Parts: sequence; C-alpha cells; structure tokens
Amino acid sequence: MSSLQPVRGTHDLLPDENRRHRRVIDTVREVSGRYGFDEVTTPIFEKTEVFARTLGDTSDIVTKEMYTFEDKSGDSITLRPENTAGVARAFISGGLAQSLPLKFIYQGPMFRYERPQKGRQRQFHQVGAEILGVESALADVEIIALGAHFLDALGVLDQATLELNSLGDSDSRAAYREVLVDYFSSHKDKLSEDSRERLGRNPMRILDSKDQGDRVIIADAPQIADSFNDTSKAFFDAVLAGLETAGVAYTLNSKLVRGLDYYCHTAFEFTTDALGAQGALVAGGRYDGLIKQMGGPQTPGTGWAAGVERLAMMIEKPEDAARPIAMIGLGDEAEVKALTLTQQLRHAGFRVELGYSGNMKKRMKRANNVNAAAAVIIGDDELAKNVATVRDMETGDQLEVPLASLEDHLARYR
RNA sequence: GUGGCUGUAGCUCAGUUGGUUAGAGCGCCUGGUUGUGGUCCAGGAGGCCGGGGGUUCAAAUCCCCUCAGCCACCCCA
Repeated sequence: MSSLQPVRGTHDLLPDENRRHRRVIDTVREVSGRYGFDEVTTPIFEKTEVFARTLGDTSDIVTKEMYTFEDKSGDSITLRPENTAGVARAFISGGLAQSLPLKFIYQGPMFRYERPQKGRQRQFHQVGAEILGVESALADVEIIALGAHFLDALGVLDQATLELNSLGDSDSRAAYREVLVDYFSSHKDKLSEDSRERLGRNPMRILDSKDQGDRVIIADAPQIADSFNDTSKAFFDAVLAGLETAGVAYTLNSKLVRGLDYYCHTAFEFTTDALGAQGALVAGGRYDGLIKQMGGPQTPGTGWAAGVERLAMMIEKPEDAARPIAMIGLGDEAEVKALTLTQQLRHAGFRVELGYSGNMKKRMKRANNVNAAAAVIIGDDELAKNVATVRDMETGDQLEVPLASLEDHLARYR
C-alpha cells in the first residue's frame, strides 16, 4: 500500500479506462459532425466572475463546490465546474455574434469540490454540445436528437429515458415561482428541513426532493404548465412536435427542474437507473438569458452536457488494441538489424513491439504478454542467411522468411 | 458539510473466543529448456495487517482519534 495517493476525487485513467473514455469522445465527435457541429476548446480555468455571475449566487456550485484560488497577479481564478459559461465567454471575447448560428461541441475535465461517490468525482470529464443564436424550437429538437443519437451510437440509449419539461419563459417562470411559494408556504410545517431551506433559495428544487414526506406534498403542488403564457406553451408544443417528427421518444416530467439560473423553456435529462443514485447521463436545456447576463448581445442558446465517466461505465468494453508483431533481436549485430527492420515495418504501417532486453525466453514471454500475433526473430544464424524466423504466436508454427519478402509475409498479421 | 460500510502481498480475498513464524488464488521472479511464449512441474521473492494512540503478559483481532476508499444525503454530468 503506497502512501502516495492521488488527490481525493481524482483518478488516473490507465489504458483500459482510457480506451473507454476515448470511445465516448470519439463517438460524440463523429455523431455531432453529422449534425454540423465543430469542436471548441476553452481554458480549464477562467476568472471567477465568469462562473459566479452566471451560475447564480445561491447555487451550490458557486457557494461550495468551486476550486477557486488567487493567482500571482492577485486575480481570482476558478477551475471550470462546467463549460457552458466558458463557451459563452469565448463567444463574447471572440466577437462570434457575427457568425451566428453556431454549433459547438467540447470535451474535457471539469472540477467540483464534492464528496466522491458512484459516478461522481472532483475532477471529472464532460462532453457537451451547444447551439447559439437560434430562437426556434428547432434548435432544441436538434440538440436533443443529437443527444439521443449519441447515446444510441454508444449502445446505451435502450437503458436511458429522455425526461422532458419546460420551465417557460421568464414571465411564466416568475408567475409559477409565486404560486409555488404560496403552496409550499402553506405546508411549510410538514416540509423537510432541506426543503424549507429551498423554499427561500430555490423553491422549484423542492419538486425533485427525495424526502418521502415532501413527496406527499409535492404530489398536489401546482403544475408549471398551468402558469404558462401563450409564448411558453407554443414553444413547448413546437419542441414536442419536432421530437415526434424526428423520432425521438420522450417522457414528460413536470418535476424536472434545473439548478442553474440561466435556464428557460426546455429542460431535459437522459436518465438511467443503471448507475445507482447518479441517474443523469446527458442533461441540458435552453439558456436564452445567459450571454446577455454576461455582458454580451442578447443571444439565445440551447445545449447539454454529459458525464464521460458515467457513460464509460455503461458502454461495452472496447476492443483491445490491434495485435502487434514482436521483433526479437539476439546478439549485438542482430539487435541493430532488428531496430532497422522495426522502423521499416512501422513506416509500412505495421504495429511493432521491439524487445528491449533479456534472453530469448524473456522476450518471447514479453511477446506473449503484449498479445503479439507473430514474432520475428533475428539471430546470428538468420543474419548470415539474410532471413528472419517468423513464429505464428497462435499456432506456434515458424518458418524462415527472406528479409526481402518479410513485409509481404507479415501482411496476414496486420 | 452529514450519515452508513470497508481498509491484510501488485490484484481479489481468508485469518476462529485476542495466543508461537499472518495465509490462499492470480500475477511476478528463477529453474526444468544452449535460440522459443501461451499449458505443465519444482522452487522463490514480496506484508509496519492504512496511520497514530490506548487496553493487555500478549492486538490484524478490543477501544479512541485520524486518513483513505466505497455507497447514500445535499447538490449535480
């Protein structure tokens, strides 16, 4: 047991795990490309205000989960807890309002100071997609369709449910908030302590409380749809109609809310019960007010983010790397020849593992451990005859092959 | 920040009511094979029993503290 441990909530991605992550990221790149998305990368840290101003002063992310520090110039810097604010900042900094609409994906590490548990770490990875500058509900339809397509390509869509809700526009949302506060206030004495706290800070959050007592009260709470004005209702109807046309199955969930302040209208989550308490695989919604709130031009946006670790846990084990050819040189002169041949074969497109040290037995064992399809053995005998001994690692058959035709012979193991 | 469970070899785990030198499987190393892996046989290395303190003639085992891991709450991807 080593005393040198990684920082709590961080993990090394060793090759097997790395392959899983890569599969998730490769998949989002490939699928989103078909929808016309391009990848952007923003810094993993930003000035603290980028997150503090946009995520809402009362959100837990801002109040207790940010990794914030002062750099040597005295600026307050924060490791990004999510990437939508970073993309919005890049949109403003780069003057991208000239080239709307924009469709971006991103991927990379995010940081939140939380207690680790299943599917949750302090440094974790997200992939995300954003459409900027489209007022039409069609953008929401496309962004959700992309999410479904992405999960399908990973082979996990059948284990996921698309839950959908609308928060309405800011007027509807404010009106709903009022009736909701009235309702819950009249039952305040029966609410859980957590929910009483939420009543003042973020009353809509009470709706997804897990407390049994709360659930009884929530069951009779006013529905958000009853507070919708015509605009909000029309927008939501358009999203639903679009999803049906696009062939994306959904379940309405009027209790689905968003923790972050900048969301409006469409809110959705692809959830699963395969990962314990952490059900959200892909989550997002519309954020028409965000960019303006950050000081940019009024620009609508819609998007989602997905947890790479969570998806990596759900996908089938990716295939092992292709089997290499093991190159074994025995003796000083032969080792030089082996290196020459190795580079020649690599440039010809073969995967070649060069044995570094040890006797024949050791090198053969190494060849076996790297799952080599064949071993190419060069010793003094071979050198003298200008041949190589090629051993098929599966059958154990081996034969001498003239160096001139080595590439042709090895083609079968490629 | 709160709660529950768990920390023994590189990995997965045994270890009795506290009692001699803490074990197994897998992996690793050496040999059986002078230039042949994967199977087989023989042998070997590897442990401050998470860390600290306490109780006791005696602690992996009991008590306290602490750290870490897992799971759950809050919150969230």
